[in-house]
Amino acid sequence: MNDDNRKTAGQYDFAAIEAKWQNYWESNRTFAVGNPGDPGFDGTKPKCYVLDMFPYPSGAGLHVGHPLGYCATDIYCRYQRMKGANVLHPMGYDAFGLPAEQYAIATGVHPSVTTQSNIENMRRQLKMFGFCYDWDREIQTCVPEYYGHTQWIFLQMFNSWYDESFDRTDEQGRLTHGKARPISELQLMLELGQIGVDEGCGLVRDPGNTPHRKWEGLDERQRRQVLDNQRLAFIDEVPVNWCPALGTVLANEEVTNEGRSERDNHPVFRRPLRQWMLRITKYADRLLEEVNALDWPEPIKLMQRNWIGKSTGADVDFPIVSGGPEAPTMDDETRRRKGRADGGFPAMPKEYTIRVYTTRPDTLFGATYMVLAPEHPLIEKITTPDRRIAVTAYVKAAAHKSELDRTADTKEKTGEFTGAYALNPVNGKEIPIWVADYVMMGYGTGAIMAVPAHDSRDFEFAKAFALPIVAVVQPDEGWFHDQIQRSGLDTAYCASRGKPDLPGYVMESATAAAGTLSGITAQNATALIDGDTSWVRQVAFPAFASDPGIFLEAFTGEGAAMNSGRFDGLTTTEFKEKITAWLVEQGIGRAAVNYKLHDWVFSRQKYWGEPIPVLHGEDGECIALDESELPLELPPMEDFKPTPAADDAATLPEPPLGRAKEWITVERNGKKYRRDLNTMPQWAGSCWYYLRYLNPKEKSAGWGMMAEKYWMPVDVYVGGAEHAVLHLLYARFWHKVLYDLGHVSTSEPFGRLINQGMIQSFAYKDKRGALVTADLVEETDEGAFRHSRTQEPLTQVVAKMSKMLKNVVNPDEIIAQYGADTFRMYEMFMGPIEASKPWNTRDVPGLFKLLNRIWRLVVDVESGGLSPAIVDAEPGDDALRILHKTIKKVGEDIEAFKFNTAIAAIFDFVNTLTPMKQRPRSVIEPFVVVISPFAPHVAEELWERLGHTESLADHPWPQHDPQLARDDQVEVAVQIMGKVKSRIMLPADADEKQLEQAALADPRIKRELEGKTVRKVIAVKGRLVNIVAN
RNA sequence: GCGCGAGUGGCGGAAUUGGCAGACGCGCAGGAUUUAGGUUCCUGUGGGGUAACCCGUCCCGGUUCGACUCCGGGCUCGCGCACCA
Repeated sequence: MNDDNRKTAGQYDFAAIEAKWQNYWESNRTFAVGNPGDPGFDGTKPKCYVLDMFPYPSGAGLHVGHPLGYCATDIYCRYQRMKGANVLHPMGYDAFGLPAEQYAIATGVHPSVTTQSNIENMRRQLKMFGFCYDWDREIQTCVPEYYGHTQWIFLQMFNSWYDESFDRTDEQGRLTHGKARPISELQLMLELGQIGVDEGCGLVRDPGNTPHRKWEGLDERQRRQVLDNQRLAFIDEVPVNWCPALGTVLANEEVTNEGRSERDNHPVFRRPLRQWMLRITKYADRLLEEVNALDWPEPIKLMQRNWIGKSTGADVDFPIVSGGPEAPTMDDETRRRKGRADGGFPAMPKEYTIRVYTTRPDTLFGATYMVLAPEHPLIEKITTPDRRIAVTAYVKAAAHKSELDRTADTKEKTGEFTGAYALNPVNGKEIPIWVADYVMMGYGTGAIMAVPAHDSRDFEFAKAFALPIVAVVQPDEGWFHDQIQRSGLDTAYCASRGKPDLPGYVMESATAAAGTLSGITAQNATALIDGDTSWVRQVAFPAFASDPGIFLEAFTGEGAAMNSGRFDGLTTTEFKEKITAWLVEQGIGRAAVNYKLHDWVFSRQKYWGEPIPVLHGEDGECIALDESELPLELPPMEDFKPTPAADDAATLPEPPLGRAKEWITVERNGKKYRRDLNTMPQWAGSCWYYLRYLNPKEKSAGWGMMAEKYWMPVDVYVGGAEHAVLHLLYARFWHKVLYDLGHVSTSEPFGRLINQGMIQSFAYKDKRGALVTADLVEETDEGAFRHSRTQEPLTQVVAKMSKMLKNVVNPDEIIAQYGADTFRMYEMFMGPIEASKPWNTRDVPGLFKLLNRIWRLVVDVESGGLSPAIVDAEPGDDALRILHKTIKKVGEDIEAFKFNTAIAAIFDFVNTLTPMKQRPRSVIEPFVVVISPFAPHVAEELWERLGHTESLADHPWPQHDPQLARDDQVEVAVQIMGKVKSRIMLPADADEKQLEQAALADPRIKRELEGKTVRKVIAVKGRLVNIVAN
């Protein structure tokens, strides 16, 4: 704290200094940077584009977590500038979003008004930190000048299709499959007959060899359907989170684990609705492949891979042979089979066929039943009359649960038998078809073949419903050991099968598989059950082969095939290959790839977002607005409420835009059209904002090619890990589309990615473990904590900052008390940037003290003039060495984003210089330059007081002399048997031999070695000597 | 349940990636300056022991001349995904 009762002329007056230099930077436009082609722009300098994830302008303003990343990039940018780079470092606001709309519904204040005042507050806060943003490039996503271009990108997608057979090789020689192309090119190829059309209005890529329909033969409507089916932005009916009370669909992350809305806890239903979709799945492979080469934290890359969730396996068709009045007979099946072998695997499953996706086609012989997801369309058709009531009730109940509800893993497996049977295509066995909610409609085909012996979910289900379990993969011996020793056997299962005598049943099962001559006895079965693994080979193996259900877990690993006819003995990999080839040959299966990633549901029934720039005709025609009609502005409205609806899944969404009557209706070429009533999700604006910064004021385009070529890709991108998947995946997807269409020159937008950790806060727990709000905690003299009312002792723990715990720290207050430079230094000194760590206001004065000490190194506090210790004399060796060490360490640490240790080095310098009577100018000046990225205001002020007139912002970073940056004498530890016994001073460049000699000559070591024989000496240059002796 | 990350003094954290554990800061203790408090400056500060020494990086085991670091097993906390066939 500044000392009020002894204010002197030369005090470190941070408030005045910070105001002065922020003013200076702003009026001199110090940090404005041009683009190639602009007057005065030096395009020969290296470029450095440093990007912060822009904030949502919330009413609460910045909290202390935001500036963590911003301080880091600010330091990095200032350093890069000093190293001679053109630095692009912009800031803006992700300004569309639900909170402003909810506030508008509650108060009637238009979202744009709230948003603008929030932005003003946030800008004020950002400016008080003294960040080196180029404020001329500030953007916000919610103004037409911005979102018009967001709409333009949407139209690019609407007017494109994905040509999967377009191969190309990039500059690095990598082959990429597939490319987005203008839909007009598809139309041309269709007209020319290079591409045909199948019955489902899909494309036929080799019309020469495949039966197909011709473009000329299609009517207007069909042609439209063919093209609409291919667009990257398209309308489809998909299951979404529909919240009738809020009148909108919700993103998965807006739905709680209880299947209710995050906001206000309304019920949410999974139901199919017609929605705008973006075809991100077409990019799944490229997004997956290209993540590998990115300079991103490995966990983030892994999260992206998991989210995409690629798996390989096979699609297999199971014919239905009984169930429902029109179910095929076995005779039909024989004919069908023949037709299949001749005609091949159809693109879409035929009637009365269940298509499944499996990653383990090698377990087909173990498929003993099938399961359909409750939403599966075949259920209605195949359920037999006697099962209908139960099945219908089950399906209905499942529809009322959210997906998350259904997937709660504590839950027992449930399901119903449909009464129908399918034929296992590999062994001709009839297997029952069940419906169960452990199968999801949203993944694969919504139907599975169940292999209970080798899939844990099927295993549980089969045990619960007494379905047969057939082993087809031989586990390794280790698995049996593990099962027997760790888990034991399933007594309950055996009892439920009428075999309460466990050893007896094990013996019986084993004998059934191994034969009567194998000598399996009740004694060795009992020994095995008791954990004696010597009986694994003789008893456990055959028992498993006969009934895997006696174990508590399914064997899901790989191994040799068994019970699989002519495939027996093959390894899993070989089996997969052979069976897939056989399935293809027979026309009943094919190799297949699946992704967890779904196409992106892109519409929201909300007001405060980008309107979707298309028009709907009465006959289902959907036409894009012309580029010249953009931006399509939001209509002015006063009431933003969704139409109130009952908590009823059957109600349809009525977006607020539906009430903007004049806006909705459009006439074009004498035909009446209706505007789209949806808006885009909040992600849209942030998918390309890094491009808008390049030419933020350009009207005719979102960005310019010259600037794009120079600045892109982003060199360093810093933000919270909460955007690890969605934002970064969506932005990469948009970027790749733009790349395919030739609008950007790189296939990836972001280079090095750094995730800042969360700033947490301390919280206090009482004996019962209940959290106590921070205002009720006091510290005792011993540094312990207690409840201020009850005096009960409390323990300090780390928790999230929350209003509830009253432990939120406001940056405005800290800056008012200590200044921005102290705040910046403190946040950077707290720990590694990626780590989450607790804010501790008690530590802040330490950094304030540091700045005061630096201040006094230069300024005489009494007079306000330069300190008399500042001299023009030659520096001594100590001063010179600490200076060059500091320059080296700080520079390296900034490049590695290790600001905490950089500041530790600054402390070291100050600790060394403080006691010196003389502080040579040639040491102090470079030091002031070195601290300037961290504490720019103080640095500029000191620099000026040292007699300079130019801002430090453009001052070159000092060079360090490698000779001076290291000590010439070093302390070397001497160990005997790994324990330090002595330390000796040696020249830093002493070699191993010299180290050894010096160590053995040391008197203390000599004494220790008396009576011992030296066996070996290990010497490490500049570090230690270890003597092995006994 | 699966995956990822972390666990080091009273607290935040450091350790050139296998080489002196605890840099730097906070806090605490002592001293100097001061009428006093504060500020500033200096000294000390992992634990035990009078000491020589011993013990210490979540726990158990291993590899190594040498392990916070590598390997095997376990515990705790945080994050992500969550019946993905």
